[in-house]
Amino acid sequence: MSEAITQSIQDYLKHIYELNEYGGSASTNDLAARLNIAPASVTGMLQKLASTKSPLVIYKKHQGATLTKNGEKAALEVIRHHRLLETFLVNTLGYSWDEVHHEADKLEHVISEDFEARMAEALGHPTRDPHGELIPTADLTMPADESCPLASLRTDETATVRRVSDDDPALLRHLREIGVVPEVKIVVKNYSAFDGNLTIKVEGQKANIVLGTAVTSQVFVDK
Amino acid sequence: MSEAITQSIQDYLKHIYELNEYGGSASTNDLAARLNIAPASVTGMLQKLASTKSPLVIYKKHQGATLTKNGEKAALEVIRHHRLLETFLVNTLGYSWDEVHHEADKLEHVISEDFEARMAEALGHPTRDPHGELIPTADLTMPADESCPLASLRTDETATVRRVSDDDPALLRHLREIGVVPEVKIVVKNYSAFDGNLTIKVEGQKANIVLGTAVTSQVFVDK
DNA sequence: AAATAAATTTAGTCTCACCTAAATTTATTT
DNA sequence: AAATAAATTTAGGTGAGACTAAATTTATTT
Ligand SMILES: [Mn+2]
Ligand SMILES: [Mn+2]
Ligand SMILES: [Mn+2]
Ligand SMILES: [Mn+2]
Repeated sequence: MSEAITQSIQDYLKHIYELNEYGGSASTNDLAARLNIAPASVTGMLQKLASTKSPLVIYKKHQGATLTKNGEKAALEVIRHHRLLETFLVNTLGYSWDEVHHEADKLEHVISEDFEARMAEALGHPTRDPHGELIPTADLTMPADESCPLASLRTDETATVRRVSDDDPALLRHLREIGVVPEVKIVVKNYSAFDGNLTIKVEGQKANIVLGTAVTSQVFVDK
Repeated sequence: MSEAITQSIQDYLKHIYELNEYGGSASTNDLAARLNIAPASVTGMLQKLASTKSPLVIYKKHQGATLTKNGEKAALEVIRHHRLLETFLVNTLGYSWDEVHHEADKLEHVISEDFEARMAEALGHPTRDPHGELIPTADLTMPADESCPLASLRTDETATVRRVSDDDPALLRHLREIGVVPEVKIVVKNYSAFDGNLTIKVEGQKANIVLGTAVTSQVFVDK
């Protein structure tokens, strides 16, 4: 009778995983912000998750949270569900890429392993979701990602868009509009040291476009 | 800020609706059995559901529960989700008809109205699910059903299978095996007054088969 | 019409996952 | 090194939705 991994816990694990990808451990406040939960509540949950026989989380007071091997597997399971669902919604039900995140956020906790397998099969075992994000494999390994923020490019550099953040529908609609989507090639025409603005030429688009850091920090490219 | 219709409440409403279809009001014990919840807990929930400003349920002590107009709409919403999902899982993801009920029972509470609409569209607005059960319309009306239990037929009567109960996977596999599926024609060869057994000939099958009431009470036909 | 059985309700608890307010600890300035 | 600010934890609740045990009401027998 190992502790059940509730929907709530799945959300904690998923967000701890994503925060861990950036800097080291996930802080109470960052988690609280992402989960839309009071920091005090996060502390409570982290204490609980770290104090079972085989814990999902490693947590030391004032030092944030990290995942154990088990916790990471559970997180990758949820992330695989999420990204396969997004792909399925776009490919099979005709959703646009700005509509799928919210729906996937609910469904990811509810589908069976059978449903996951059938989706993967029907989609031809995709490796990336509609936003270019990598889909963990069926055995729960996260493929390596080499991409870097568009914001880190400078004048005359050339790159291929690999993925974009998927949680802001307005941003996604804008990116679609200007043609900044995965696999598209771009060239940086100018970098402004003041505001961090990048002027870029997007493959297949006539005019150059100027993007602020609010955009360029959310788009990831391979040089 | 009208009271939220939680997943729990949706399940209560769905089962009250289904029990109301048979006899009059849904008893505490019947609901408890269907929901796998202690009778005392059901009493508590019914009291709560019946005591809001615009209640979903009509409940009088010791007399079971009935749905209000609002309660019925909410129930039909869930049932529409359930049956569209079952159809979708079979038609689009290749599930067999004995596997879908459990999956749909979880998904029905989670999908959006947009998801519902896209499924209906993709499926060509079906009127029945894989078990032949009627799908409530988009404006939440339940079409009339004329079918009667196979158990009520007698020797020499002829009928068309319309629908079968969908909650017992073993029964569904057996029915598939013997060819008793929606739209198939059957003839009653013999009725045994003792045990209620029916001997029937199924269209397209070589040999006659004998069915007990455990089966014939779960299969519904049009004469 | 009692007696018994079955169904239902009441009363009192429990767990989960949140919350707010106050205290504490750590980090950043001056 | 204080002082201040920010992050985090502790303490004490809450509400939803379940449970068990006991009391009550209704239904069925004899
Ligand atoms: Mn997403
Ligand atoms: Mn995505
Ligand atoms: Mn079903
Ligand atoms: Mn069905």
